[in-house]
Amino acid sequence: MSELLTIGETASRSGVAASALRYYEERGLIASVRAGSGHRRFPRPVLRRIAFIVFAQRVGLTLEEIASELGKLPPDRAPTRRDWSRLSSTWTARIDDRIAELERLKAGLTECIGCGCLSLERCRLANPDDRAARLGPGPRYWVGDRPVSAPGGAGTPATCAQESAKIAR
Amino acid sequence: MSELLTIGETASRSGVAASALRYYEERGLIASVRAGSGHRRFPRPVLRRIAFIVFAQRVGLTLEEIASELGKLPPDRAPTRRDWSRLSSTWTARIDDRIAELERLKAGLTECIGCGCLSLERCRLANPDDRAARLGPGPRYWVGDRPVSAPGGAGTPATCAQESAKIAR
DNA sequence: TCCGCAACTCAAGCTCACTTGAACTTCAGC
DNA sequence: GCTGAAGTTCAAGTGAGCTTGAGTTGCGGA
Repeated sequence: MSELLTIGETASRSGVAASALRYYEERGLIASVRAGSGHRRFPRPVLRRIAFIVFAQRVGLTLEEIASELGKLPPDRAPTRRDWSRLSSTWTARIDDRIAELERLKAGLTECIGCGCLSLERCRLANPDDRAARLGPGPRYWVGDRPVSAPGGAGTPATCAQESAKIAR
Repeated sequence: MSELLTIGETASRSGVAASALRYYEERGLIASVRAGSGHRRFPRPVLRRIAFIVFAQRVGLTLEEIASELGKLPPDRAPTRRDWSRLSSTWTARIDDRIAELERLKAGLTECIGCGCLSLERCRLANPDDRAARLGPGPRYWVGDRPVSAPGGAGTPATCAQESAKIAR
């Protein structure tokens, strides 16, 4: 196995389709050198970069965000483990936010839907925010929101009784 | 406030844009009666239906899935609280799956990325499945995966040392 | 030399969940 | 009666993250 991989080798080793790799290169996420024929040759360390991309996507980052993260890696030398782990260190809070919303949704299954309240206006469970609430067209990704402080509520959802009264009015 | 709401009233009460409501109606998620003029009139109970839709979207269901869920409601009478809660009762497992993946990803931040292993082929952390791995083009949503049983691994990710050796080969 | 696979570029297509725009009608208030 | 806001339909656009197809060239083995 040589130092340089063809796009096919890179694809099969990373599990990412060749077309996706070309797309990543076009977006500046990865780089290749070209053989005389014009064919791409990926240096082996690109595999770790691809792995990072896939991982970051699962965490919920967009390719744009991932590109900016990758831009923080040292350009002059091969990234160390420390470099990689520094990149991902900020994600923990993000993941925790997601988990927190999922827990809220789960609680809402019994509390809000179960009781029939289901208010959209104040019940935090269904209060889009973050990327899900971004303006413009396009699909709304499932994402976590952050607690909205409501007057008198201090972040606590209104009671189901209150909400039922409101929505039924 | 009358029994029937205009699309504008429905939109402002639900927080969902009028264009989205038309789209939902087109998809069969909600229904309206028409005034003589051709204007939509939504019966008040549609608000609860819309709330359910928004909630279910946050949980991660597609509109198609939501439509099929709504199809389970009794057609002959107004749904009770019990009807609503029965619909959502299956979601708990789904949410739990998500939470579980997030926890795995979080652990991977220190274990896999931290140590530099980052294998795509066997490390479960970055093993797309479910909706994220659906065939065809289109955006890949962030979703949870399920443990993949690997030979000899029985669902346990290979060690970082093994993976490092593999990816570097 | 020939075959067949792999790679190349570039444009277009695809999904999802909507939004936007055009061209027109209806309703409410003065 | 007039005006402006709100409603209608239908077609086309949007954004993310790719894939697919067309048409061409390169590489490796028999």
